[in-house]
Amino acid sequence: MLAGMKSPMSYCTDATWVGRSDCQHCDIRGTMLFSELQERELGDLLRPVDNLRLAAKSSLYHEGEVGDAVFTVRKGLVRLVHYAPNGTRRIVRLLKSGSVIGMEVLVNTHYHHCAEAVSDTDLCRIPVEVITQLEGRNPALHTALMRRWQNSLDDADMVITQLSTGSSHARVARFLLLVAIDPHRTECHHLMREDIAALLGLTVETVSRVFAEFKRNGWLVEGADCPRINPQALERVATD
Amino acid sequence: MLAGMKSPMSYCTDATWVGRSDCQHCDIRGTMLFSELQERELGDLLRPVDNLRLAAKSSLYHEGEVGDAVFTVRKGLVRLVHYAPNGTRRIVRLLKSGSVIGMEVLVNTHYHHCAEAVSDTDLCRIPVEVITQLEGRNPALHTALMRRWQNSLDDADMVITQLSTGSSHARVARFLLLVAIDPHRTECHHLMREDIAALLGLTVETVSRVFAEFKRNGWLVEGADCPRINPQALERVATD
DNA sequence: CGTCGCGTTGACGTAGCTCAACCTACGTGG
DNA sequence: CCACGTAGGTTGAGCTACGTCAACGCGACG
Repeated sequence: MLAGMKSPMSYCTDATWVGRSDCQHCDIRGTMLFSELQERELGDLLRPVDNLRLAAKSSLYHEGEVGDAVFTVRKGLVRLVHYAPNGTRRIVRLLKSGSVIGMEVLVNTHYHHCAEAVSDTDLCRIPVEVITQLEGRNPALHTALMRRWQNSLDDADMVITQLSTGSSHARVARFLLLVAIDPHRTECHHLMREDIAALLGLTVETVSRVFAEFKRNGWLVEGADCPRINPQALERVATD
Repeated sequence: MLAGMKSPMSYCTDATWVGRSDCQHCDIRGTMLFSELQERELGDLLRPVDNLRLAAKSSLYHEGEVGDAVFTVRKGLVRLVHYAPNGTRRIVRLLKSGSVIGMEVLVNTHYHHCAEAVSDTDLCRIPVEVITQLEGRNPALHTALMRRWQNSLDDADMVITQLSTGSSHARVARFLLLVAIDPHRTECHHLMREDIAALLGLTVETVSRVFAEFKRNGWLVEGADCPRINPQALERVATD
């Protein structure tokens, strides 16, 4: 970023370092991990928090890799992937902006999945030691951490109950409703068919066919930017 | 239990109260939530921890119910169930002895699933206030709580990657290996076909047929006590 | 221009669902 | 004691939703 300021990116292959984080003026401060903390506490300890950019399809870390940092998604979309020995690829869950990734290293030594960017993604890299230090003096962080863990758990349960259950039509409909961006659920994130299939436990062809059908019915329009949906219609399909 | 000692079980319908917990001498103390705490800290604050017994098929709490306690499984097996509006029943995960149930009330007000006993189960009921009080003065509990949360998350991920993916044969094989009791994975918990189906996202008939086939192959014996399996053979089936 | 990545569509096979009959073990009430 | 109902499991026959394989389309890019 600045001349003479060396990027400390030895720890991460694909991401590019774009500076130190200014957590106090983060544009999504209200939803971030440290949102409960006071201004001055932030200023003191968040110096070693890096700001990263991860290009679509590049990976942040791999399953089984040793790690000493958690990440928060500032912008974009990240997928957690599990590759089975037989080659099966299953997306475990998607992380939207505000989500925390890799919390397992707070408890374990290694990451449990492969984290890959679906779209171009901005992240904060928070070293584990920053969290453990802050944790010692600030009880509010415990609550924040617990909340994040519960969020991940809720996401996982959603994948089980909504995205791995029922007909292909129901799953795709639920998927589209879940990856909605705005509160009215009219525009959604864009994912490749292959990713959708890996998330829903279906094949690319089946997903493609269901998408085609939804489009024929006018429930879905795939423009240049992002897919737009009719949430009411899809809600009906989702419940059967 | 003792005459004149009234059971404080107004909060729970199906479980029966069987006394206060003696956490210091708990037979599974090493694996329990408070295993990191010192003896004297336990003695002080764990008075309001109840010891419960839950008969097979009765439920501990329901989805959406407001709650103010988490539970740990001492003996037996508990299922977390999600009932979809259309009647679909999906088991989200199974809790073996040592697991913590209902941690969402540490962060939220209500439970996120229905918790039901698969077999006769012994539980400890730990009020949320006990945890929040202990948390204030004992940092070791944070670690313990995080570890439990991560355990739940790992369990959830297991359901996604192992039990909701692949052929019916692979799923059933992986299921049998996962519900093994002993380290050699030769004997497993017993579940009704209906529960297995709800956990694997299959139908009772399919599960029954796969079981029959495994038995014909000699990979599985269902005795009076608990099913016994050939882990090597099932491992082979599990990976495809 | 050819290649590559991604998506679509068709033809066909099959794994798993559905519906139905039936069986055994077990409990309950006359 | 038997008669009956019920809960859980098994098995078969047929259907269909989804997977598989293959061809093709189309834009991006070198």
